[in-house]
Amino acid sequence: MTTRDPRATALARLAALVADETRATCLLALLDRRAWTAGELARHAGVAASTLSEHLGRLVAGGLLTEERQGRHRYVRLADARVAQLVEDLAAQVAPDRAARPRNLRESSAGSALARGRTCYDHLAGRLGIAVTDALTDRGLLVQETGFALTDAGLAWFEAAGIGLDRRGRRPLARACLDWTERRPHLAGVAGAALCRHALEAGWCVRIGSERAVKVTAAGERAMSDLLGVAPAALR
Amino acid sequence: MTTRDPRATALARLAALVADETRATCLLALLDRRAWTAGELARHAGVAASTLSEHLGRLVAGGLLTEERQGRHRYVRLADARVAQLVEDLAAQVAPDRAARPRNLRESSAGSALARGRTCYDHLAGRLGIAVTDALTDRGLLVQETGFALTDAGLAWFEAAGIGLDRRGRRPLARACLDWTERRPHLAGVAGAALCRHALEAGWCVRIGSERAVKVTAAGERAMSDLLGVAPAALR
DNA sequence: CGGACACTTCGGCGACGGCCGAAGGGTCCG
DNA sequence: CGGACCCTTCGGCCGTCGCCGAAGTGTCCG
Repeated sequence: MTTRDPRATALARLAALVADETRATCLLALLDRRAWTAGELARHAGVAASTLSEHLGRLVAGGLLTEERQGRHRYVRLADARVAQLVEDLAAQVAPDRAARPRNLRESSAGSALARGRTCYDHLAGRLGIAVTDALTDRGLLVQETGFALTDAGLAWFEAAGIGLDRRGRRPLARACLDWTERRPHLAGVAGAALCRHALEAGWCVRIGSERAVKVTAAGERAMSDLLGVAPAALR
Repeated sequence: MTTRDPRATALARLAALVADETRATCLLALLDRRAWTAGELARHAGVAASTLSEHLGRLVAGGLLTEERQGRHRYVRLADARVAQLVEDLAAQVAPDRAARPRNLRESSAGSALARGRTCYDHLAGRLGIAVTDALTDRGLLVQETGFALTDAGLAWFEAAGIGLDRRGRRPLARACLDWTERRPHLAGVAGAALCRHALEAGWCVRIGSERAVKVTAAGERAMSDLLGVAPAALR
């Protein structure tokens, strides 16, 4: 008899948190980086409030979610970018084939705003995210061929654009996140988050609806054309 | 009632494959990239052969493992580098704190060969993997500060060393893999695999025991010192 | 203060999954 | 050909987990 690898125990325990469809539904929903109330998630997942309460208890205890109680509401959100990355990675592993397939009219029109531009936890995704990532690459600010990293010119570009990059933490400056509508990597990590935050703060994009869909404004088209050479058509 | 996100179903199904301690034990063992027989895994995990047979059935059906039948043996291995990366990522997520802590004498001496150098699926890991990755970085062949990518000089270095890089597949050329003894990223991806293969073929390293531990040879010390400026002391 | 609301706890139910040993089939070897 | 070996299938057991509704706690608001 071999002694059990403690890593196996921990690995199984972590996976078990995701291995339930209701909890997986919650984790995917929480990728929008908003804080959801328990009731919202229960309605979203289609289960009773009591059921969802237990799920949240597990997810919080397992460190995947953090909670804030405000009055009679319990708000939860993904614990950190690391957890978001984990969920994204798992989702990308699992979804690699079903994308880019045209569905029926209602779904495709409902999904088109999301496909055009959205946030993926804290960075830009969808065609918008791809367009920005490609533009950075075309201009020599980002390399994708030999890995995934900002170049020196890329660092200078962020500096010149007034987008600060916090390089102290352990989080990687640039990281590839696989887009599940476009099936291609887009910029995540510190730089992806900073760019997304700047785009929203500077009015380049605005959120539409209560979803994580975002729309590029006229000012945003100008800014991205000027700073990155992104053709406005690539954003539509 | 909301219609269930099909991604949630697939996500939960994938996670469920890892969410069992016996299966997790198998997946971690298979990270050595060897093909194990069902019986070996059963003994390793400490369960009956019949039990393990069912686990293998699930893992194969789920696409995490591939099998080859030879005579009365059933050999299984991880399906591809993508699955290996998934397991590594999950394991890294779960183990980030317990490393670098000195344990009792028997464990630390038994583990020291593994900590010194080993393979992690198809690339070098342990202190050896870190030393090589750091040396590449110090010489400007690899950037880690702004992401993780080979530089042009790095591509030339591989070329000059006669280590071919297959750039056709979708697999990234360079990718960071978090080391669970060193808690630092080391080189994985196509370049990491090519380097590891070359090191073994050229006799820079030899496998020791039946484990995934590797030892640097005298010739390997010379080669790494000449080509990368790795001080031999860093490998011990 | 009372009622509406959000969430949690509890009991109970049903399903699923992991485990084993026994039995069976395929393969190798003497 | 016979026996050893490796694996798989099957039946049965048991524990865990997801689910619900009912009841309880705490909060907000009129």
